[in-house]
Amino acid sequence: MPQSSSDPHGPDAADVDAQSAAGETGTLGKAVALLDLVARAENPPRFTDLLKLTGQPRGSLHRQLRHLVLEGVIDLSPDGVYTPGLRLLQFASRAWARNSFRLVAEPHLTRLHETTGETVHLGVLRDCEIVYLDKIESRQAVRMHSQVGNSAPAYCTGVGKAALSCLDDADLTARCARMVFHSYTPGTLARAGDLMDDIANIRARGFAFDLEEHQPGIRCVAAAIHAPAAGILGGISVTAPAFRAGSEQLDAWAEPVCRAANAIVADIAGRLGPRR
Amino acid sequence: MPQSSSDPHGPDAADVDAQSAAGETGTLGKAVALLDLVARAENPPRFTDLLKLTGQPRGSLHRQLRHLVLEGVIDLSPDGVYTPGLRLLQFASRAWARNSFRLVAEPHLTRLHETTGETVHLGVLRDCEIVYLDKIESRQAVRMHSQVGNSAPAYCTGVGKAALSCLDDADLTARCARMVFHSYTPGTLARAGDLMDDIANIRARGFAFDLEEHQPGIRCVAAAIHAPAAGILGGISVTAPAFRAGSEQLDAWAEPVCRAANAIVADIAGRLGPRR
DNA sequence: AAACTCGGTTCCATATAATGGAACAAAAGG
DNA sequence: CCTTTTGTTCCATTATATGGAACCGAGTTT
Repeated sequence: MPQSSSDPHGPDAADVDAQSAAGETGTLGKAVALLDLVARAENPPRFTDLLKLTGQPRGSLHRQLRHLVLEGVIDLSPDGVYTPGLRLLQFASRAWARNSFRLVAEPHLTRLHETTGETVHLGVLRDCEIVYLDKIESRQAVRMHSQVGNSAPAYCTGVGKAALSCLDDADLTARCARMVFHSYTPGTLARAGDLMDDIANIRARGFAFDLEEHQPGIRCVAAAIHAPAAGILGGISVTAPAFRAGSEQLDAWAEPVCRAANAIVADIAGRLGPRR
Repeated sequence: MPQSSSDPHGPDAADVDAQSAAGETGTLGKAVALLDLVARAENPPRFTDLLKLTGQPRGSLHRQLRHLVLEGVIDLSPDGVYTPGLRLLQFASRAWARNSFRLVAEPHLTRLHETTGETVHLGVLRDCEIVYLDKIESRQAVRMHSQVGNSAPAYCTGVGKAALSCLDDADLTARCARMVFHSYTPGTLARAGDLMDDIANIRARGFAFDLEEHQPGIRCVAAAIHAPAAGILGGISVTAPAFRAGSEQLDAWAEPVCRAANAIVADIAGRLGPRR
């Protein structure tokens, strides 16, 4: 369900707005803001581009970049363009491998994949977008590495909406206010009001749909995974092309999806008690 | 060929030594050193653990961690343990998707995989270890996401040794001095002298072997990819279980591997000229 | 050629942000 | 209840980041 990073689906790259907390994080904040800028840029920026984008004085920017490059977090090509560095891959690789949420969810995802025969996703909510932590797909003819770590707006994905539905209203409205809506498809819920309505339904029935709201021809059923005591809020989904995912079929999948989600929550609770 | 992150093959987690440049990167340097510590830790550390590991005063450490957590680069579980944050996954996902080296190499990897029918790796050298950028495998029954971004010591992998062989002697010996050797298997070249000898051979014949030097039962042929003008030094390899990779077979694979490597270098050169 | 721009790098006095010791708070445990 | 361990907050001191300006090299223009 996450878009393959190659296909352009919007006017430009600004998929989701820069989400740097901007709360006082001092020097570090500027550094990661810079990294974020470099990582989000459609085509690798050079010094002057960043100069314009950040609006910082030359000296400061130059030193910051130099430090980031020295740390291997950003790479500087000999032709003067900045690209995200390899060190990030190493960090992320470890982060992924050790992520306990993913680890406990894994067997359940496999089982869910076996019972439904369709693609299964695991995602977590991060502010207003969901980050995909895992994916199980049968015929993985196409490359799929790219999917893990990919993020998509919460308001137009099944797991995103399912996760949002767990928030209390104050938090929910606060996040909605921070969202920048974009109509990826005709079905996208592109207004906060529509989203809130859908979330009311999701709360009522206990699971969420994505009816071609992010990618045309792609539908899914999703259930939230909420374990506040463990600081986990995310979800899982079963995704399929529309012709294979009629409303009856989606309804049929809802039950195993919810069952898997509940099982994962239970497992998390089980591993939280005897922690250490 | 890269170890699946779960299996313990050494006494402990300290696979490769912390490689923070430690050259003056000021505040940022400490931040990523901290991140590195958190990412490398076998089991998620808590505040006091990090206090001991870093030796920093409580106040400073606490503030640094708070900043990192605020930026989403480190997560703080409600039970007080620090884990690498999701933001890293997002960064890495973008880094991977946009990496131009990987993009130009991709078709060649696919072709090489088709001609040999075995697993193909793409890696780049980063100081003394190689980071895997891509992998093409036929029957990917087991999970493989984890492989991308994984790193392994350069001295005991095919692509690692191939890449090392491109360095001039001064640089090479400097890096050797920085390596911490560890005998993963009986075949591991665990002394700098042995490594240098092998590298001499690699230089002579133009490609490298890994004869079960990192993982028992796994062999590979590798060729370097060196494009100094583009700042790229890495390699590709064909990997197979030992019973399928006799010395004749490895020799036979060497030619297509080298051809693919050369083709990639040519492609890189092609895209470097008309840059912008 | 000299004069000009443009992209990038270096320098240095100043102000700001990180430092770290110590006090404070809150659990664990004896 | 008192002690120990673990985590958080405060604040004067100091080191560090800042940013304006000068500098450099390479292309362009006159």
